[in-house]
Amino acid sequence: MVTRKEVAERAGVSVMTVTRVINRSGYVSEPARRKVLKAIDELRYIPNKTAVSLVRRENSKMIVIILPDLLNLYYMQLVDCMAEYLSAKGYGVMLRKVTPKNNNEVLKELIAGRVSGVLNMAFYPFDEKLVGMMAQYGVRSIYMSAELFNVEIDYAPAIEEAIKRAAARGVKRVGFLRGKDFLEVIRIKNIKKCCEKYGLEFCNDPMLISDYPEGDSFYCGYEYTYEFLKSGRRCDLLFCLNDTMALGAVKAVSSSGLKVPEDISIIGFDNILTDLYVTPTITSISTDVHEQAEIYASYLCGAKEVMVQNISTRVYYRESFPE
Amino acid sequence: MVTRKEVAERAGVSVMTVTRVINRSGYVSEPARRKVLKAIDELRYIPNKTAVSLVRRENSKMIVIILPDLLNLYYMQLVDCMAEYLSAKGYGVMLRKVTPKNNNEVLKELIAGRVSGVLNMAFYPFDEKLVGMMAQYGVRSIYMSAELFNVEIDYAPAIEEAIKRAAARGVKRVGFLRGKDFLEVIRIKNIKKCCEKYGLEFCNDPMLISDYPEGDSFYCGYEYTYEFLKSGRRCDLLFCLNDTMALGAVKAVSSSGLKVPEDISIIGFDNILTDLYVTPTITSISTDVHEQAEIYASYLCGAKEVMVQNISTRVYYRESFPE
DNA sequence: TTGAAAGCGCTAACAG
DNA sequence: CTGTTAGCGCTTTCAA
Repeated sequence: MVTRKEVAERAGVSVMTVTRVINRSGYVSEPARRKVLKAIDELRYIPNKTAVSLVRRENSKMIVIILPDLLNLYYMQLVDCMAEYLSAKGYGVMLRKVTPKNNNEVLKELIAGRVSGVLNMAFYPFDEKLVGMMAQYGVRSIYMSAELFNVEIDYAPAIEEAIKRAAARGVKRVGFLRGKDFLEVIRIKNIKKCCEKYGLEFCNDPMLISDYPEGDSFYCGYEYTYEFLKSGRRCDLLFCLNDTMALGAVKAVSSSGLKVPEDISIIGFDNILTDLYVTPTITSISTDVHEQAEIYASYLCGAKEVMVQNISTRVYYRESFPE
Repeated sequence: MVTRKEVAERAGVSVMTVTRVINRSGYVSEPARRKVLKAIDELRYIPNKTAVSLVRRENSKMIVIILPDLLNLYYMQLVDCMAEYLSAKGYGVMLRKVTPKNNNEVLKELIAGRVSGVLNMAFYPFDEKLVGMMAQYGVRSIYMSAELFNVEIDYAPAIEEAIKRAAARGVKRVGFLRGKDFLEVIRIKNIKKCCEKYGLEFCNDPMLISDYPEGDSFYCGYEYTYEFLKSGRRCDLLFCLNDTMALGAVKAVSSSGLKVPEDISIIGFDNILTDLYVTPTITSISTDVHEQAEIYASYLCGAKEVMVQNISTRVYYRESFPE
């Protein structure tokens, strides 16, 4: 493996001169510089960043985004935006999928690899000890687990607006198709409260509790909605935990011989692009991805020291919601 | 930052003993081991993998998958499968988005980071020099650029089967909505040849050359198909470069007052999950993702030395193709 | 069983 | 302008 030393020898200078050329630091004479450049080219030398960050006691300029699910476009849209922002600041962005099982292990691995920052978009709870370790090893982090988070997405106003509007259009019963547990408890509360406020009935049926994320979103959306309707139960407006679930729900409604939005209105969360690809297009509640990405990114690459942000959302009205 | 030395001091042993405990190598007495473990726990020590791989002259056990587009579910499905396989072998998997601009730069960065392997799923051409460097620095790689690839996906048989079947159902004119250049030239040739063989007309209209990947897939699919149809041009079967493009094409067909598959049949590539989420469901040509993932993964983590694989595909018939 | 010394590829701090 | 020395956090060797 080619190292600085070999380059130095071939160029007939010392290692430091090579370093100076590579890092554009300090003075180096033009002839020396040229010899070094030539040697680098001939030897096809690429510096070892690993060694650099070791000696500089810096973490590698790498931000890792931890995801529970690579197939959810919402995450990808966010990552996409963040990548743009972060690469401009000289950071690389990488994705890492985790499961509830290897959750903590992966985090530890990332600390061991001394990355600069971690954005945890998986909602799996993880060792508080590890969180402390992140800080200790200079790994900045944003996490969104149930107990432990430093950023909160505020769905309340958007949910209220949607429900108010639905009430004005004659909606009576509201359902929420969700997963087993997790963060959505907050959303349930919001929906329930708004239903009371606007005199709607919140249909808290156990048939609307799917086994996401074990089952995949679309399957859960389809299957649970289908069974719900088949059993003769009804609601006029169905919130779905995420948009892919909403896609499944829409398909289930039409499989049941009903129509969206005439018979049932559907609202998803996250505003993924697929919402626009299908017929009817899907109404969705979500943050502004760009704004969210910028908040995350600027924190992760060290702009601000503290951070307990509240990120706002809005409703993107589309065909799955009555005019 | 806590290091082995501190752990050693606190445990009252030498650094080597700590190392032996951590790596489970060599002998260490039970009392010593317990003291070390205790110190590690109290200090919340996490070894620096960066230093380890430096001294061991090993690359970090990390496989990086380079993608042109994070929003294409096909890649994600593949990555998902690979991650499963690779993490079982002790490798981490990460994703990295590239653009035609930072293409080479990113690759260099990955070599500089001394990762174990790179799977290049971006079709952007890149420096042959860099490919040589990969080998030089022990970075295994699979690449699929136009001139330079060591794995080829064989679409020919599947394309032929679909065209044959289409011919039997009365299809006369075949189109292929594609991007500006890239690998798809092979697919064009295949389609053209099959059209000749089965007596169909290949409609090689410039209106079917979209500006993907600059424009996004869905937009290209919708817009170009719409304009094509609006201009009065017709074809009975339209291949689309990828499934998201096909989604756009389907929507454009119905916007134009036509029906899929009665008036136009649509076939995409890649068999993404979204194909099943929409109505009509999309017919698609693709590899078996699991098989492909396993081939890639087993090569990247060093199972075989050479590799010029040919990966087969099949047609997944769905509603967008006539019964 | 344990530790001391040397060195991985690189840089910071000094001297020349 | 250039080189020497020391040392980042760790492992390998060798000796105790």
